[in-house]
Amino acid sequence: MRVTREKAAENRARIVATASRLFREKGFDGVGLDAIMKEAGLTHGGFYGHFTSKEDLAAEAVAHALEHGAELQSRYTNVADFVSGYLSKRHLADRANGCALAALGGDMARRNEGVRSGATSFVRTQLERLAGLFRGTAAARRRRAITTLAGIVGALTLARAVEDPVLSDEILSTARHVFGSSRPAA
Amino acid sequence: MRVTREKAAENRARIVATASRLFREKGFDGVGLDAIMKEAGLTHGGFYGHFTSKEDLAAEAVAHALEHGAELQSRYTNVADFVSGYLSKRHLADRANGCALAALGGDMARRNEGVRSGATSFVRTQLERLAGLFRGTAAARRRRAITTLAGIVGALTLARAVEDPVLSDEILSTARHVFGSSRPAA
DNA sequence: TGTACATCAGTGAACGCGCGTTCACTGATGTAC
DNA sequence: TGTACATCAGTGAACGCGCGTTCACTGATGTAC
Repeated sequence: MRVTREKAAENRARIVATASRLFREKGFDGVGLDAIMKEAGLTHGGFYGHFTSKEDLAAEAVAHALEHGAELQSRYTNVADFVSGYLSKRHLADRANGCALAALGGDMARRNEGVRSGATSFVRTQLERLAGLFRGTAAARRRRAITTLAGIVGALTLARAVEDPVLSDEILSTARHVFGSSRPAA
Repeated sequence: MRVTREKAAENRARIVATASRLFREKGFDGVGLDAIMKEAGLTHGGFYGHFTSKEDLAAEAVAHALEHGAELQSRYTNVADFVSGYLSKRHLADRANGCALAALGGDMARRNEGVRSGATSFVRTQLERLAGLFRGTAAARRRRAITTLAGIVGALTLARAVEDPVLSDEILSTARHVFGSSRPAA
């Protein structure tokens, strides 16, 4: 069943997008190629026509998720809105379509170079963009960007790890106020 | 080869401690029972005499790691020292013996009730202890405790995910200054 | 533009390995007398 | 305190399943004439 080159490219893109979602939802080791290909509407045998290994796909999937995140962030023109969106109940619940750093952060450190270099450039981009939303000297803005990113990633991670929804909410709303405020963090 | 009841209890404790380290280092799915039992000096067949499943062990291992972390934190009498220790190069590199929230944080949200309830009570304990190190009204101290914990967990996660040691260092030292300062975060 | 053939995206079955789990067995410990 | 037996912590092999990877095959696409 050969397929149009265009169609094949679409299939490949769909595999990456699907993997990106499933990895964030269930973790790298929580989904098999079987499940990914099935969800992408293909059979798993065709996988190696597009990628050399699962790890290869992981790198592309992370890059995809991070690009999406960077694109989302670039829409915000002030910190409060960005932080509110990031620390929203919606983001808390929707791991599959949310920030890859929060969903896979701990795991990324254990992955291969492909995944990690994607994460590195994403963090860099986010920090630069975030810094642009603050006022003050370049150094001060950079500092605030770093603490804000760390703060919201950490808050979301904690809020998700905790099983008590009340505590979860408290963490999110507190972080939302503090990290989203225009008052400097230090 | 039956063994003293005392020895058996020691063995069990050693399995938990070993698993706790290996899970943090390689992730829950990154180590097999085989490797854990071997490192604990036993054969893997004996595992089910002590635990009902790998997931059961995971819950105990996380609890163990978190207790250790809480104990460590309780030694500090001021925030700056605690934050400095948490965001040290040593902690960055030594995932196996470090904070379980940073090492397994993202994964915990996907685990069973045993693991998650351990994480929940740990977060609660840490927040209460941290709050005790700040000044001001109860609400203000609570707020600072939350943002500080989120900030340092996030900073360590980012610093570990990133592959460039310079960026990694920048994140750690910035977060060390800001979250460890006695100036309120907002 | 139509025909003939080569290409190759996707299929579906199979392979092999790792890993969680089970089990019959061993021999030292614990206990009853 | 000593002996006989029951218990049971740990052993090592085996099972079975999931999953990453491979491969022969199919049939539609792309290309050469």
